[in-house]
Amino acid sequence: MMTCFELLADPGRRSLLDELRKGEQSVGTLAKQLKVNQPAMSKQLKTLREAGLVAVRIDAQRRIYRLNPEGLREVDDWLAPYRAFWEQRLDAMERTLESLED
Amino acid sequence: MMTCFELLADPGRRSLLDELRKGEQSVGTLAKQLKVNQPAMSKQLKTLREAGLVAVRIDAQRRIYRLNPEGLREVDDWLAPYRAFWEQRLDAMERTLESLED
DNA sequence: CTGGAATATGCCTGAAATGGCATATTAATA
DNA sequence: TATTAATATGCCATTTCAGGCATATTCCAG
Repeated sequence: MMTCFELLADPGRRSLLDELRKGEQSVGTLAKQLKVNQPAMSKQLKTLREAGLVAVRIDAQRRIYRLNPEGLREVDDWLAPYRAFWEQRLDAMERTLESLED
Repeated sequence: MMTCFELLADPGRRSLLDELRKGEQSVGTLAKQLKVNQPAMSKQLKTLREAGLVAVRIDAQRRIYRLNPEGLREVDDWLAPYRAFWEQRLDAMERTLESLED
């Protein structure tokens, strides 16, 4: 199973997740929207499903996929300390501006 | 050149970035800390350098690498809408708790 | 200017992942 | 039950990448 970091490495999978943010959709709809053939779409969905980033619901022959973004928290958590770096630099900039005002 | 998303796919590179959060370090120090051989470390640093995630400073024969986390903003930005999903669920949970208090 | 330390680079190999295509599976419908 | 729609899976070819090793490069010290 791929880690969520590896999953995000592929632009196609990122687009797929972005598309699913609009709401749950069938495999066919997704394939059409993202202009990839059906088997490729099924494979992308499978990798995301195995990692728990998407979930499925069955509707007759259709599989309706929906976003399950909880798994992305791992990425967000990893990123957190770096966010502190940016804010640190922002603070530094603010201090600079303040000193200029004096 | 790799995208920042692809760069984060490799656990070794993530560890390297994490290590650099402690402060700037030479190639040799980094290799020792992360228990990888020197050529491998130089390669990892090169890929990160090409993407602008780290920067170098020359000190005699040594190359001192430091973190340049600005490039990670792209990941953070992409992640932002998903963060909204989590908060949404948090809000829902809070509403549930409030209704329980009534 | 010679030797050694620190780092980078080139080459090769093995592993893994993507894309395309054919085909299997599952479910509805006539 | 035969047919068709929707989806999944298996296989093959191609590519890409990390790892390991040898070696080139750069710089200081003596």
